[in-house]
Amino acid sequence: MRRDIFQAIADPTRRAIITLIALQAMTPNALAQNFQTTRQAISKHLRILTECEIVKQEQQGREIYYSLEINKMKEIDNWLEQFKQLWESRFNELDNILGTIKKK
Amino acid sequence: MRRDIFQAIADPTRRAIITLIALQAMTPNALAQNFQTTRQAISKHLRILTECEIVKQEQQGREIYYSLEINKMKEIDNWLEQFKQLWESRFNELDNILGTIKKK
DNA sequence: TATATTTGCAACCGATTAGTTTCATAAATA
DNA sequence: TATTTATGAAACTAATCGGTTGCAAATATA
Repeated sequence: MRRDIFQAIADPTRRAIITLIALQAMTPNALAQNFQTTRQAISKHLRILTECEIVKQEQQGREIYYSLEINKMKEIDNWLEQFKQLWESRFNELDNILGTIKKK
Repeated sequence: MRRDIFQAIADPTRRAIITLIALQAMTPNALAQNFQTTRQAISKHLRILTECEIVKQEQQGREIYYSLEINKMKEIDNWLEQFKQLWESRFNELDNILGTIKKK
């Protein structure tokens, strides 16, 4: 299917899942209770997140706990790096100041 | 169409467009020369990026120069903020150390 | 052992996606 | 004025997406 992390976080439900399991590992059942979809739909999202290695599983009896592979999230930050210089530059701040003056 | 920035950057061609125009404003024609698709396809991507306000246009005669709305990129960084504490924490560093030991 | 619970997977469906080809409009140029 | 150039929009297509229902496998519990 050739999925990458950018495609993974494109879906709002998957972003919500990521946020939830960032705090604590959760089972598909527990996750599904936070959404208005079927458990199977959440399961599908988890499969995609697993394929992208954003998520890791830990079996415990018949339950499977999913948790965030935090290092994977850095990849997004790495891509953003190229733009940070631009938005943190003094030129950009100057733009903002000029924009504010224009509005007045 | 209700598109957001996460959907916008999900497509690799759009990410490449964003990177290209981050350095300098470019016309659709000039942009298309960097890809193996038609100019019209690039035009469609530019429309999506415009709808998401990631891109701004400046008409110059019959040419239209597209450039990056850098502040919009911050929105991605804002979302990432919630995970930065996790990957920068000492607990995480400890995880890495333990992981390294395990491998040996 | 029989039953209930937790889960993943396959098959299907309607909507969306990224691409193409074709065409119309506007501006520059001969 | 006629032609070329730059662009966006419309119509179409194959592939993918997010969701559903139904089912099978594995584990826990009665």
